Amino acid sequence: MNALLTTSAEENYLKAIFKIAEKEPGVVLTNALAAEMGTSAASATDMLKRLSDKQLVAYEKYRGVTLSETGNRLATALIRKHRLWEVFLVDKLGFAWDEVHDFAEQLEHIQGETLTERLDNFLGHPRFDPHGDPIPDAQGKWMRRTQTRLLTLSPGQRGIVTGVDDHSPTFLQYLAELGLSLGAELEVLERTAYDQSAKVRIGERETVLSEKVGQNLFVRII
Amino acid sequence: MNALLTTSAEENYLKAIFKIAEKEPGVVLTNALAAEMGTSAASATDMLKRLSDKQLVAYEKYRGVTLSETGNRLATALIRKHRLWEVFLVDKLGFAWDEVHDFAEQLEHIQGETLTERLDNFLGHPRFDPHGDPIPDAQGKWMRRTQTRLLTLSPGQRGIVTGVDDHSPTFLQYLAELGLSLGAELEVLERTAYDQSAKVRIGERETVLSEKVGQNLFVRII
DNA sequence: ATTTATTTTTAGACAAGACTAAAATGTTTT
DNA sequence: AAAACATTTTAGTCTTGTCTAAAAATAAAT
Ligand SMILES: [Mn+2]
Ligand SMILES: [Mn+2]
Ligand SMILES: [Mn+2]
Ligand SMILES: [Mn+2]
Repeated sequence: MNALLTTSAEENYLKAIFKIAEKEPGVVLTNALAAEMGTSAASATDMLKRLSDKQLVAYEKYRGVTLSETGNRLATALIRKHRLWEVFLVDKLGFAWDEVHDFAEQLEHIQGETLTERLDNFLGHPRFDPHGDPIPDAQGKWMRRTQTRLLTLSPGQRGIVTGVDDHSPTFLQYLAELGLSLGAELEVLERTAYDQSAKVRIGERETVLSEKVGQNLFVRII
Repeated sequence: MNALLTTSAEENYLKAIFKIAEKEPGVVLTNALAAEMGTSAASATDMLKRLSDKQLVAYEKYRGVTLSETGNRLATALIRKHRLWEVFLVDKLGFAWDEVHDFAEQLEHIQGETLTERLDNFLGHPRFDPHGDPIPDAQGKWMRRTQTRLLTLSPGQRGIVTGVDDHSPTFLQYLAELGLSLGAELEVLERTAYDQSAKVRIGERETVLSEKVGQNLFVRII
């Protein structure tokens, strides 16, 4: 169909816009974009003009930006590639879930439709990445799913770990040490009203998890 | 140890210098480098200055260039990565040997020592890529091997296909159609003095191969 | 040993992507 | 409604990597 040449930088910005709009639906502001990208607001403005020229975003000065249909398609494809590569790194190469993001950040920019689809096939068409995030299919369709923050569980309720909201290596490593990988089961035993910390049972072990952990850990209630 | 930041462009030039010097040992001239890279001589000169500043090459104006110890190490590591990824693409993703070069050209630039070594491990430490080219080990050591061009075989001699000198998709596809993949056995039945073409037997089939094919196909005599 | 031809380098331009500092616009407060 | 504050854009600069055209150096030919 059309070639649609995009640079890695453009792709990263598109993905950043997508991610911000995912959390906070609506228009994305320049400062938020610059913060997400770790660049200056001036650089973000420069890029927004470029993306607007290429019709990848709808951008109005001082008002903010949204992805165009094409921009959304590209961002989705990029996320698909990122997450498929993460699955590869964990499932096939044996990396831990806290080690793969930076590699995937590079691998997501490898060009070639057929590569992505063959990789997807090789991996058995996974629908979630190692952090529990959904992988859109080749048509860009997303899998919808009900997740609850651990924080909302009351004593007596049990859940299966389905994802994280904080992807930082330190958090991921901490969870791994606690035995809280994807699919792990846990039960809330007590909740302290004062600081929202919770005593939980993970297998045989009992631990106290802070509000911060409760906020950043997603479970499916069982 | 040391970080040694290099861009993809620098890496590609280093690899090009390595490849030219591999065929034609000695100093590499600017025009040859530009031709290999598909750029102008002016661009090659610019890059040579940059590589020289970074101590990756020994460069003397108008005289030519050679890789430094560090430059050689980087070029070798790049070739290692390129060929490991090619093995991955063929062995794991099921691509044909004529389809993988462009992908590997991108994948070779993915940064991260551990990734390369885990990939190598996942692939079972292959010593040759899908085209029969040797893969240097993690220390940069090359496997030496005796190969003969099919052209030098006399009638009655048999050989096993071990590699190609021409890596173009058209040649690789042609070989595949003939059943001449790596490891295939063939026997030279006749050779025409006039044009050096050869009648060969491949399994049950008999075919005539031109001098050009004889020149570009490597075998191990058995 | 000049002239001629080839190779290589320099000079000047350009695009992408980043920066800082200053100007402009938008939003809140008083 | 002004003033103060926050956000965003513009202006000017830098680096990388490319180009073309012109100048300089080297090599070949007469
Ligand atoms: Mn990730
Ligand atoms: Mn990226
Ligand atoms: Mn390359
Ligand atoms: Mn190869």
